[in-house]
Amino acid sequence: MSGARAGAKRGWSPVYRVVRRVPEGRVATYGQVAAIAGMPGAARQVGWALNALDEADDVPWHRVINARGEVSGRGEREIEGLQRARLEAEGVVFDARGRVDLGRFGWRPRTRATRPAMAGRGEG
DNA sequence: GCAATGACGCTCT
DNA sequence: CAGAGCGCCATTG
Repeated sequence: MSGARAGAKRGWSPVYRVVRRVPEGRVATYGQVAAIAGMPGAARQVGWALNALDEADDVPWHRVINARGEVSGRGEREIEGLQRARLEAEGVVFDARGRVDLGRFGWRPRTRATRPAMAGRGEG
């Protein structure tokens, strides 16, 4: 890896830029990031881009989940646990099924003042 | 260039 | 919302 992957990341900079736009305590979906990044329909590639990421990268990839509000983590428990742990640390609440309510924590671009805690106090 | 793969999304049931 | 099927675009062999 090393150089080859690094080159790919360069082409996906718009994707990383969008992910960085995701505020704390909020989560965005792959399709959303893809669309905003200028590649509507390339949701899969967003995951591919995040896959090429590293801990050294300044990209909150953990804030990117699928449209179900479920973390994917490539099937690796470490990734899933890390992603969930990081989100919970930011205030994101997970469902008993390990899912996030996109209606509450879903990223709302173009809209502000949307306070997750205010959108509907978690009853859990 | 073709075939296979993938951290997904949408539609129908 | 959940399950199954098809489509999506880019990377890799």
